[in-house]
Amino acid sequence: MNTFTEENYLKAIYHLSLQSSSVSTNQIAASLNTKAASVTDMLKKLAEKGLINYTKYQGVTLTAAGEKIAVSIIRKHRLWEYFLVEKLNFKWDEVHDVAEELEHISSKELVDRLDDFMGHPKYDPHGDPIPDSNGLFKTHELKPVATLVINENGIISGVRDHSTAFLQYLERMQLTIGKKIKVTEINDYDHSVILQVEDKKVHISREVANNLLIAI
Amino acid sequence: MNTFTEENYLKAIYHLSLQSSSVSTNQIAASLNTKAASVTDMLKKLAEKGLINYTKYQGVTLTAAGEKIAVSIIRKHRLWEYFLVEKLNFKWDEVHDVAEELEHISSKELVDRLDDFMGHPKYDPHGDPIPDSNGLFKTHELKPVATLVINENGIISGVRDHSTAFLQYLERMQLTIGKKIKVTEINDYDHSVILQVEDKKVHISREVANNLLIAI
DNA sequence: TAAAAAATTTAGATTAGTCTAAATATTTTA
DNA sequence: TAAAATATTTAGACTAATCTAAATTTTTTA
Ligand SMILES: [Mn+2]
Ligand SMILES: [Mn+2]
Ligand SMILES: [Mn+2]
Ligand SMILES: [Mn+2]
Repeated sequence: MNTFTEENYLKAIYHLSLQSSSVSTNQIAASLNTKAASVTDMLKKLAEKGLINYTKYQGVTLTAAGEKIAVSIIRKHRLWEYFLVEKLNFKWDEVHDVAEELEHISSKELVDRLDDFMGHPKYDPHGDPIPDSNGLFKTHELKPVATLVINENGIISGVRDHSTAFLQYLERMQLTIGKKIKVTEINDYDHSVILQVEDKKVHISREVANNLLIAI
Repeated sequence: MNTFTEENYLKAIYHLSLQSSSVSTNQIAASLNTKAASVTDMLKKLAEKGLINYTKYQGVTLTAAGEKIAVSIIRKHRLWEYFLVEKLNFKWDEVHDVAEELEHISSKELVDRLDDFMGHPKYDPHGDPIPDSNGLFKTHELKPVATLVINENGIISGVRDHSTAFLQYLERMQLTIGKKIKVTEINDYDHSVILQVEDKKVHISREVANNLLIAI
């Protein structure tokens, strides 16, 4: 099929495509911690295989075939993360690196049975949607807590930053997926926000409010 | 750590070491479907890393460090096979290839938690012992059904041939791990054997009797 | 709109793993 | 115990993925 490395490139291009329609060499290099020259080489190979549309100096988009592969990798990544948290009692901040390896296990039978075993979960531990066996999933509409006004409420449904540091911080503050929150105060000076979470008040910075997402 | 390929070499050397004390270049090449020249190159690298004892033309043995890695790969292989059969409802003849990939997932935390989740199984679906988290396991004593005499009985506890064809044949004959069998007849001419298995008689060839193992 | 800056590609190396063919060592056998 | 046969290693080449440095293209800016 495709190498481990090719799969990682396709996944990176897919994620970057959600931001901008066309993806640049440097964006890919940054996201994969590699050099632009290496990216150019790989882009030629992926174009050769019909997985991306590539014109020199013009950036790339995924073809339908490339997107299908990218989505299947993402399905595996998120299902494994769900498994690790729900069945093996990992914390939500501990699963990403292991899932980066598990997502490359090739058996489709395996991932489909894993999906059955867990009852077809719709979202991974970070609130990201899990594509079904046909690659279909809702791109759910989320917005940052920072966009709420006083007295607005919502349900925590995702994060924009997946770093261990951020996830651990949220865990400590009890700002986890599914929690109902209400904005009680917004600081004019630094745009920090005070939330009502269950029976407690939690004070978060503008940065945190930007990276914490609620369902619309 | 070590590459996927290095791990496969160590595992192959480990398995071959169970037969003969020292393992030859050609034996390794055959077991990994590669060429002797490639094996020589890898042996130099593994010796350099202190994982094998290698003297030109004299074959190799694992060092303690090499054996530790080999056993940890085998632990992962067998635990994943158990998981696939017991939790995901794979058949015992369908799990080996997937486990060949899963055994290279590096997280020790993952495999230890998987072990916990499944209640620390002692044997994999083919009857092979699963090393514990410290690499310890009983090398259980098994002997081929072919060594039994008339009226001797035993419990099916392992296989010498792990091929899909053989496992499917055994499944069809209901000769699966844990079944109690008794030798009722041995054919002088072709050494085929008739077994009593539960309420049925099963006729197996000498070859099958040699590859089907019972606890001593 | 021409020069400067930034982005991207090309050229040329490097490393891991593999191969074939040739050379060398070991083992078998007569 | 010296050929012959077999096993193993070496030599030299190839592919995938990576890198640095140089060349080229695109974009920005003055
Ligand atoms: Mn993740
Ligand atoms: Mn996730
Ligand atoms: Mn196996
Ligand atoms: Mn097994």
